[in-house]
Amino acid sequence: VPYPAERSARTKDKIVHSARALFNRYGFDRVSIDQIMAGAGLTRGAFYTYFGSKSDLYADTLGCFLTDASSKVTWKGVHVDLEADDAGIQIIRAYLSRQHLEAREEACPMVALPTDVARANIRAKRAFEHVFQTMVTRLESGLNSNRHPRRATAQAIAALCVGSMIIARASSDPAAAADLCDASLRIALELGGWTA
Amino acid sequence: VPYPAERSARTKDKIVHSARALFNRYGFDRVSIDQIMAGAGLTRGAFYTYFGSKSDLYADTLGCFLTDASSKVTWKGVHVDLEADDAGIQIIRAYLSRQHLEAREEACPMVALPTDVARANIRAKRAFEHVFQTMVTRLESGLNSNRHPRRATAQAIAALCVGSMIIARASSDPAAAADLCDASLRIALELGGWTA
DNA sequence: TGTACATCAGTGAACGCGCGTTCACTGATGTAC
DNA sequence: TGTACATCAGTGAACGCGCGTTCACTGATGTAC
Repeated sequence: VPYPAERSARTKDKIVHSARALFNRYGFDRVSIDQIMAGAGLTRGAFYTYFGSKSDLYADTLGCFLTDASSKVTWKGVHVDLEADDAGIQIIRAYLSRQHLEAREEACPMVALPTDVARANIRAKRAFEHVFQTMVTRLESGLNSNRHPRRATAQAIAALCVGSMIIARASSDPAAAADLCDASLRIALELGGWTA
Repeated sequence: VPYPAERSARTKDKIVHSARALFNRYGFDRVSIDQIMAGAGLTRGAFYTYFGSKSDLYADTLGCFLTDASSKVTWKGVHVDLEADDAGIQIIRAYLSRQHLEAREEACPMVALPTDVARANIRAKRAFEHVFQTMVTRLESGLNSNRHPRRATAQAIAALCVGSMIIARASSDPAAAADLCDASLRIALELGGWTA
């Protein structure tokens, strides 16, 4: 046993994180295994020591978004404390922030990769669903409104945040993108009953 | 002049529609020019008579979604009459319908291709933005609520519809997908002031 | 009306390139004695 | 402590394949006479 087991776990982690940044920025199909491995400080061939194929890697990269953010999420200076009383407000403010809009590599995978996932294998879809359900659950527990079933409200707020961000990213006009995020934040706050 | 000008316009249209169906189903990168041209009943080489490159075609395919649907939109039996009094309700019902969820080739490009567009050229982004702004404008004029600025409400409803559909598509569980669409429809109806 | 011609939409072989994957090999490591 | 060895993470050349694009050519068409 020439190497400790923990070492290979760390290497695999480096590959997953390199892949995540590249997938987020360029999409699954436009990233090569050479690029992923170079980002992890390795070469091509070693990839198959850790993964059976390129698509096997996909689900793992989706999963690492939540694993990393145990109870703190950060996007270039925007912090979310998931234990706080106003976690719901903090989540949607961070989600719809300019920082998240511009953070290509560290963005939420639901914003960067949803259409890739829609065409991917079932493992990737399950990982994606888990991210969404986690966001919904966190929003639901912080809700301040009972006008609708709480779960439905949380689902709608999450979908609104994700949808706004996706459209803002595909927009050619930065002002229109910011405008959309602001409008969505306003409505989302109201839906959650967080209007001060 | 061996062929009438109208003939080449029809051929170009056939290529664009073939491309649209294929892009919607498989995404930009996974569709080859051979496939597109075969779908239009032609062969590879003729492509460059009509387009300078594969990416030049992209913006045109996004545009054709709106051009086709002048004042009637149909998704496998779900009709929308944009001139009707309740056009707003009709739009969001059609958008969040099971038919739209399952219509891969005829789906709204905002659902099928947003992340591709986010990485595409400016022409594609502008075409995408135009689709979104058109949807927002149509929703705004049908709004029945003045609780928030009308434009902001319309933007949020549109983003909610698009986001729900995208997430539902990437979901592994059909029941959860349908549940999300139902929840979003409920909230969207309320936001528009269309709760009967 | 019939024939020769010019046009250009469309063909399909060919090119170069980059990618996913394989595999014989290397060399750094921990272990056994 | 020092040396020989077994292990296996990592290397990088090689393979086959499919793609975007080019280009010399074809052949159906409308026109001129």
